[in-house]
Amino acid sequence: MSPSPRAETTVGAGPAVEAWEALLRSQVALWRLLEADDVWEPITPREYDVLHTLGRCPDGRARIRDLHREVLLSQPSLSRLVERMAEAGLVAREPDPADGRGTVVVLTETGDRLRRRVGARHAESIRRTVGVALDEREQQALRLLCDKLRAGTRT
Amino acid sequence: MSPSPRAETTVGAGPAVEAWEALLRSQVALWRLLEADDVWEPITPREYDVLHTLGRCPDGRARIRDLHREVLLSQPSLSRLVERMAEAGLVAREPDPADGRGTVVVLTETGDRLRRRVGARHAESIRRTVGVALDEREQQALRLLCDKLRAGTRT
DNA sequence: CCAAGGTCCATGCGTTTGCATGGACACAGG
DNA sequence: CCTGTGTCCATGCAAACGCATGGACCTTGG
Repeated sequence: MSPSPRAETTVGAGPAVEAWEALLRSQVALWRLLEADDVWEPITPREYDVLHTLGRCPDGRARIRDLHREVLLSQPSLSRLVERMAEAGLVAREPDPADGRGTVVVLTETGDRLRRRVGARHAESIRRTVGVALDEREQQALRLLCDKLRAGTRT
Repeated sequence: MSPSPRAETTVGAGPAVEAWEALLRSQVALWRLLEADDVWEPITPREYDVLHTLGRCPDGRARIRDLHREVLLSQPSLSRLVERMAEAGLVAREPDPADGRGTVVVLTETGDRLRRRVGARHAESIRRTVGVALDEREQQALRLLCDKLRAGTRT
């Protein structure tokens, strides 16, 4: 509303803020493209995220608590998402023998096949999209910086 | 479910996929910290996103269509979010004199004050979080890479 | 061994989201 | 001018979300 003094917080916010904002906006922009790409077919991106995360766990199994750390979703929402995926046969739920409170989510054969199929298409989609914007050296630099950022914030 | 051949799609997916995955995961991790930080007080992060985006527009006004490009939200959801924010007095909605279909969203005095107040706290939160993980040179490098990535994908 | 406190998951509930759609307007080509 | 096509925003509706909470189970200290 004021004619010009809007610049204060946006211009001189410092390199940390600018870095975060660039990170956020590039992630959002890229995500929209990847999400809109026709590679998900029988599942949603969020379901694939769960499958993908499970795929990186030993034996394709993980506690809900551990999935919750990776997937951007509240614990109740994740709980119900897993429930739906179990009904669809993508995962199975079994009690944790080592901890009576825990629920272990297991990738089924069907779920693993789907993970591979969608994963391959999705990866190709990523290569197309990221590949035109950054060369291989820049991709690696970006990866290093993001990994360092994530490691440094996990205090 | 297979004992070991799970590595295929995760290991050798290529630098582009690894870069995107690192970007995604660092963004999610950081976002959780920033979202959990007690700086939002009277509004939600998504509402702040709208205020912030409006703040960077000339005269603090923008079409819903333009907001939609920046904010990660479907058009109907954004439409209703703006509606709620208008009821709360943070923005005002008026028809676009230049385009009968359009709705212009205007930052009110109240909304702009709130934007500044939350923005300052949020920026401080970002500096704390990002600052401990990356030094200033790395922050700038990250910003450049992300900007280039976003520019390159906007084809 | 027991009590107190913490962790983990599931469920009730109100809110918000996305999809599909519709109405109003803009913008060409004939 | 006017008709067809495309754009922009709002709304009905079902699905999904987050918050608050509860019950079951671990864990620690006395």
